[in-house]
Amino acid sequence: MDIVFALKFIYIFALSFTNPDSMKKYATLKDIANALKISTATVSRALADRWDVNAETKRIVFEEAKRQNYKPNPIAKRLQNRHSKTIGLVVPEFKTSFFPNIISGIQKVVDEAGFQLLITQSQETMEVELRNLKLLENNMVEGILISITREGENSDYYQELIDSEIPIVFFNRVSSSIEAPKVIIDDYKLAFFATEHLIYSGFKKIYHFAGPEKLSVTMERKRGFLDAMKKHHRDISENSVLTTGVFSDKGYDAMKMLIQKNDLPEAIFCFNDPTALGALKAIKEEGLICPDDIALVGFSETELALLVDPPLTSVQQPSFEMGEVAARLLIAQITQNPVPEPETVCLIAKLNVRKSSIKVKGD
Amino acid sequence: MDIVFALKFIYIFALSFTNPDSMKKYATLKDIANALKISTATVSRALADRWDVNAETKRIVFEEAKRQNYKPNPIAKRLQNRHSKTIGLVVPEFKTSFFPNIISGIQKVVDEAGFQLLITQSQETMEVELRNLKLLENNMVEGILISITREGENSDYYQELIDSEIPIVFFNRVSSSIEAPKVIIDDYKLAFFATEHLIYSGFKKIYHFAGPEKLSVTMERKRGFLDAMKKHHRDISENSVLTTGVFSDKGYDAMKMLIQKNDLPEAIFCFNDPTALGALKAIKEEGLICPDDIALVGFSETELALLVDPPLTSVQQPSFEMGEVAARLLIAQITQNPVPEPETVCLIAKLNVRKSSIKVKGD
DNA sequence: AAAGTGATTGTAAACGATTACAATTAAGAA
DNA sequence: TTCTTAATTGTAATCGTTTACAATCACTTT
Repeated sequence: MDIVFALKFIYIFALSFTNPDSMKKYATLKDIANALKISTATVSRALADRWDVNAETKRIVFEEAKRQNYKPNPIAKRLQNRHSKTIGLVVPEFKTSFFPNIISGIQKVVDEAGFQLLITQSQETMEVELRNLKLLENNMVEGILISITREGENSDYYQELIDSEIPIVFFNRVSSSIEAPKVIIDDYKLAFFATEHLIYSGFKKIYHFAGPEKLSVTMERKRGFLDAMKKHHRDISENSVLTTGVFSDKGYDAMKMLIQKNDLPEAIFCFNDPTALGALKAIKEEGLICPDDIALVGFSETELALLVDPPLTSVQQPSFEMGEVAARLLIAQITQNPVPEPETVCLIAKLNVRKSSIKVKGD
Repeated sequence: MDIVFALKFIYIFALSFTNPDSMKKYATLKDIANALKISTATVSRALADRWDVNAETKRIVFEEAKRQNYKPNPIAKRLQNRHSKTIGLVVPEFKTSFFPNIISGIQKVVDEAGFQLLITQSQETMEVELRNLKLLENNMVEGILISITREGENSDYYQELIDSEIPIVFFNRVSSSIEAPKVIIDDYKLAFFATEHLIYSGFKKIYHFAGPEKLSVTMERKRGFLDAMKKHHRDISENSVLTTGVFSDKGYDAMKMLIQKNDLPEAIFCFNDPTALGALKAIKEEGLICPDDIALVGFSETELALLVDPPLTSVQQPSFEMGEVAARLLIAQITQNPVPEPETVCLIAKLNVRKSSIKVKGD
């Protein structure tokens, strides 16, 4: 085996003997042209199968191209026609199935439009998000899809990108200060619904586990919660809203703390499924029962909601569709002339009521 | 609002009035050179901050570059120095946290090495996997990290890539026929352990929910299961092994079927966590109790294992580390000369025993 | 005074592909 | 025979950057 390799090596070496350093990985147009003693222009035209080249020439060019295993160099192509046919994606994370579902939707539209997709994750930090944006810019993406990690800090850079004609479409977590196409659901309304559902179910003391600060979705959901509470004249104490963030351990910690302080609500409307599941875990560990002792509602339903016990009430977002719509809007920004006005698309979401928020019996 | 948009539009239009067609997105070296009436070579050297250019010249070049908001064109750069500094990643899916964790590990190493990462998902189908590979090749990645969707069908293409000097490193789900670096855990051994754990716990009738066919991990885990059963002289009936695949609904269906056929094992060793959780859901729905009626063991632990009730016994893989190691191996293949011999790294995994597989009392 | 040195800059050829334009040829029209 | 015309191919510029090599100039050095 080794000897075969060695022989092969010597062979290659001998072939490229004139200049061992320039051992080429790829055959180029020039290689084909040289082999056939014609110009690169003709080769290029032949491979593009254009009308103005002789059929016989085409044949031998294709043959030689195949023989040399020629593959066009996409970098050179891009430099020539000055577009990368690539769009970039920035998501905060993909540890739950929420963003992956969106990505599937994006992927579909992007594929159909003949574009390619560069995926990055910012791990819920601004620094990584910024690095990702620059990475995408360096790869000459023609547009960017983003769900931001926090409102504010990087907005100048979003604007800079837009100004340098790299369109951006925001989805799910949008930047309120930037004028650009956005795809969202009505977080306010659904938070309101979710809260009202708890109220109508007869739960008295209701808390809210809020998401990361400086995030539009956090604020909208909190606002929806508060307005629903106000509408039904519920007390809103200082403890009614706890900021917990996005990960399950935070929901767990918050719940543990409430239990320890013996400040138990009858129901909690959580920012998302992971925090709700974290809270659920704490509830069980402490020997309490959901929904009998504490009812839970999540948000941005993932498939876990159904697997868990009790099944979790949650707001189901049309995540696949959200990806599709966002991608379509971006591609419109890139390809249409004149550039369409930025519009904000609000998709329809719904509350799926399950056992975790159903009151066992009236009191 | 609409009027504001319209006005803004007219404004932009007016600005670009002089020559709407040649509206350049980027300033180039030439632009700077022309503005300062010097050659592009000097500008290039100045911006690269090289020793052989006058300090004052550097100063004015930097100034002009800033004024024109110059950003080097990475495409041209790549064409020039002929490497993309990009590596590609192909994973079957990222709907559970398993692959995302691996990706985080990869990301870390790749960033540190100054490379960029192109992420693709093949959605558990060979066609998409092939398309992804070609996409990556078209983007001139210098190497590919892959966890394959099924053994066999695309191996010719893997080999082709390797032959055309694009190194490949396999991780988690590897191709047995290709000679290349691989990162795995000892699936056989851990499946063996997991099964023995069930046997030692006193469960008599034990089944295995197997993964997708034609996958090394499926076969190894199955083999581990069977060997452990044989070692302890357990009956292996035709029904002992059921092929269920990777998704939770398949585990759910399989469990429902067993219940319907009244062919209930005392314990099931599942291919992965999602199938185990699917089975768990079916168990609960039918009014049975885990682990009292049926015990469960998963594999490739995700954070769900802990959130679910009862907490799920599962094999914890060092996923972050797996990503790190795989990325390091690939980067070694790309940068080291001579290319290191392909090695297979086997990482250490462990079985985390939790309530789902603990026998309540002896019988 | 002639030659050597160092600092600085420009010229031009690459990288791999595309394409406007010109050139060549052969056939048919005048 | 001369002129068009169509078919086919080649020449050379271009995309934006890098870099080997040459050129220029002002000083030293002998």
